[in-house]
Amino acid sequence: MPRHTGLNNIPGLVSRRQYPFDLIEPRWQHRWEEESTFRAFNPGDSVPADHPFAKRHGVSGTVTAAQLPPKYYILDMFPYPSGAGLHVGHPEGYTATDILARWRRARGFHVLHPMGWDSFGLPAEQYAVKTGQHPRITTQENIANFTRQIRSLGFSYDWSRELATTDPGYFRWTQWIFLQLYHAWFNPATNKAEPISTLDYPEGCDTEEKRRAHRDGKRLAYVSEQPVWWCESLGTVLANEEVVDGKSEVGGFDVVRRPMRQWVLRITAFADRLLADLNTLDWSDSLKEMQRNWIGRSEGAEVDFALEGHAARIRVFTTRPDTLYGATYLVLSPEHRLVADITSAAQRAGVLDYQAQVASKSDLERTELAKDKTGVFTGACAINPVNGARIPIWIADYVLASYGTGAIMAVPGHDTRDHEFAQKFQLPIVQVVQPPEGVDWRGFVGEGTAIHSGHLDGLPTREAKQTITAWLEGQGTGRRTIHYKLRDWLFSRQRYWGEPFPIVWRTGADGVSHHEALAESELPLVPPDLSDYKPTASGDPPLARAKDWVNLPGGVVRETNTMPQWAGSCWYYLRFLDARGGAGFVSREAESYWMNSPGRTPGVDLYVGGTEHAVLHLLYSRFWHKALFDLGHVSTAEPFHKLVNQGLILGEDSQKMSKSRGNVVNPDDILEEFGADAFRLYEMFMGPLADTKPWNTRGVEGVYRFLGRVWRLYVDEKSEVAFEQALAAAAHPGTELLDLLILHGAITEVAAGPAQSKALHACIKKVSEDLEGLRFNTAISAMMVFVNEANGWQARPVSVMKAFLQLLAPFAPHLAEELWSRLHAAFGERAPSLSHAPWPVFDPAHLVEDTLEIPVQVNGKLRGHITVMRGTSDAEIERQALACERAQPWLAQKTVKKVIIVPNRLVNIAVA
RNA sequence: GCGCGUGUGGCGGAAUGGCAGACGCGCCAGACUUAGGAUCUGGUCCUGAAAGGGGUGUGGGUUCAAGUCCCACCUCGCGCACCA
Repeated sequence: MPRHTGLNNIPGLVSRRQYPFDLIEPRWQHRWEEESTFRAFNPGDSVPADHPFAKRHGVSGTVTAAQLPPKYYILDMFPYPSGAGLHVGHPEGYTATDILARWRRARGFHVLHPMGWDSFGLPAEQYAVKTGQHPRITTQENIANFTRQIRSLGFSYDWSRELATTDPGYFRWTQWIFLQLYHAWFNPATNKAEPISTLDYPEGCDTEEKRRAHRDGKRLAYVSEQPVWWCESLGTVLANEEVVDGKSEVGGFDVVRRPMRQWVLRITAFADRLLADLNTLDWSDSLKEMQRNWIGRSEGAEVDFALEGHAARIRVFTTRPDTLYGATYLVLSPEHRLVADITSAAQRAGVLDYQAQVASKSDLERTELAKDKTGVFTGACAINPVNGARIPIWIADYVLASYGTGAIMAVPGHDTRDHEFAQKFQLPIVQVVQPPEGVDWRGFVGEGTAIHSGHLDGLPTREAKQTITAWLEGQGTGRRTIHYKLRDWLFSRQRYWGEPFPIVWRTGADGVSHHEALAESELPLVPPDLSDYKPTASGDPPLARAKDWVNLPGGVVRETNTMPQWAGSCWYYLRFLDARGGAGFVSREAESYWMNSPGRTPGVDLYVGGTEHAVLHLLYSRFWHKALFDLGHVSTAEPFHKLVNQGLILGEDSQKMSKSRGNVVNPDDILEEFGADAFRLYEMFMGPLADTKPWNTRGVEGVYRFLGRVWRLYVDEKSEVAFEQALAAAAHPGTELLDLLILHGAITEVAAGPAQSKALHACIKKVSEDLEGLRFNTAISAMMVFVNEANGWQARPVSVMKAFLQLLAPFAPHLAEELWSRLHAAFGERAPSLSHAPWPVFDPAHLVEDTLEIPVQVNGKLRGHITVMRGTSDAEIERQALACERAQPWLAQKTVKKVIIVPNRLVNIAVA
């Protein structure tokens, strides 16, 4: 793609810029930094008397929560600082939140708008494996580059709260939170996490070893030997959420199921609350739905089937206990532990063969070949508890070992999968639900009326479920159950560049090794430096190479796994509240002010980021937050009240941007040529924030020209020529050249005329409303309309011109600040800080028109217009409409049936 | 397959049930200019000489009035995907 570099490409010619953004933007960025313009103050902080916040709100010195204006916490999903640098997709959300942060400040809110770095992660580690360079160095370099790029966009972050998850001062508290989870258990009676000390021990726990085993089995952070996703290429295990279509989400490498000893967090204990509390959040329906799907709550019953000739019973899970009479066979997953016991001698060979077949299939194959059902008969039979029917037991891979009980009762009459299977293997299909009139019962899976079902006959599905479940409970052969798709969170990784677990392993007197937590005073536990970052030959994590670090006196060894990248991002929004505090992960006072101010939105007011975190980060964060809430460390049940996903930005070819397609747009190039304000404006002008939309550099030129028109509205043309000549002559052009520019002569202290006030107030109204609704594109269009009109004004009242800059400021803050200060200077005033200036007040009186032009329709088609005075009676409007000359051809020879008058808007004459 | 979303000029996109296409890009014409890829002005849904007619994925419906509401279908996108 040719770069639109304009005159820059032609040797000997200096680029003619629309306006000198290259001098203006650094000037204001420097000023904001120097002044700490965007610093947010915690209760207890001292507010300098000369800070614009102090002047605006009349507070200074040490402030209390009550003295501070209403809080507004607006948060971006912090980035992983990759080596590739910023992508045009990053600044989309960041620009949106910056505009809103600046707007909230103008409206008098006390805005917290921080930025930081999610800096643990695989790329820096892979680079270390290749080059031996410590990931810390790589990470520092990348952070420096990201910082430069983000700062050059002029975002109003409070940089004093900047954090990085890789900073020991930060991950000390990530480890501390892990210890809180480790030292807690979930009490089902209270439905809350509680300190492990409240745990009761069952009878028989008479030794410390038994008590420990019981305790360790109940912790929110526990160790489990279980089949996990192992990725050979990445050299680590992955969480369920990190595996997509049988491949690693990162890199797309093969993964295999392998039993390993791992740290796991008990997120499933919170499944119900994670689900229920979604209803309290202002998130998009689709996002909530994704979380609901992932949690996958399903209500049903477990039913125990007795076996013919065996003492064991087979427990199945079903959401349709009402169809129990229609269960004509059972299916176990091929991995079910009873398969070996029940298989008859005659079927043994076939069963073993099938099991081997299934085991060799990857999960991908198993799901891709889902269409064609396979399975084999075990030779065993079960007894249907409801009617004593003898039904065969099969194994088939359409039943998953990992869900429910790993076994089902098959109801081929009313389940699509069972129906397919039964047809293929000629198993009996019976009807037990009567569908609505005219619907075939075969394969009918909806709700209906029970039939051929003994005492359930005639009951609607819902009641039949209740009745049969109660009956099963009475018989002791079943019970109401809720199952979740959500699995506990696999929390350990075989990596170097992550938080080490604050855990050691000690071998007890019984020879059994057990884990123990480090004391909080031993945090942070910093990973040792290595010369080789690869896992060991025996498959141990890289940390195992640091023998001095791992081995402690008395045969005690450190845990060598590390935490996943999600750990650091689980709670960063809390650390921002008190980023430098050393007394705790967050101070109680800061937490309660920013997250739980009386009368304010609880939690983060607005959180903006990509959909890719819909189930990972957002679910994990909510889980940690709830655990911290239960344990009394935070004061709200949910972290993020309102959440908005920005849409993807595609390349100019409407394809996903990627290096291989060569359609990646680098923000640095755009900034170089058009400046930060134009870049910001364009990203917001492209379309609705949440939509996917293609990049178009021509579009940037459009908004850039708009900013040029704004500039020329305020700056004298002749002085611009002088400025440009000086600029061309200067060896090292500096900001002092800007002094050559003078204000446009048309800007004077005259009173605004009615048309001018109308233009301004229409703009104030539209921009204000659109910002409230996050409609940045239409807000910008309203400002363009204003500028197009103001261009034609002979006199430009300074009051109007000032107010417009305030509207523009959130979007194009550098240009607005520059013109704002010039405007004040030209009239001998000291400019108050634009960043803290009160938002212009909309006055509807300016929009009222004395005369109205009203369209006249005949039978809904536009035929003409009439001009009437405001307040004209309906009768008079009707008279004039009927007399409307342009409409006469459609009214002649017709009978007027009805005249509809929409006040001030329209007249429609219905004729026949 | 299920769930959610989307469909409007050459393009990005606007339109509390009330004048479809705001604003921007592109394109056309003009002005200023040695010059224009700068700037300014005007034009730009289709058809038609005009009057007019047609037009928001398709088909139906509600309404004085439908891009907008209802029903059915189609398209594309996203998510889930044998979850019992």
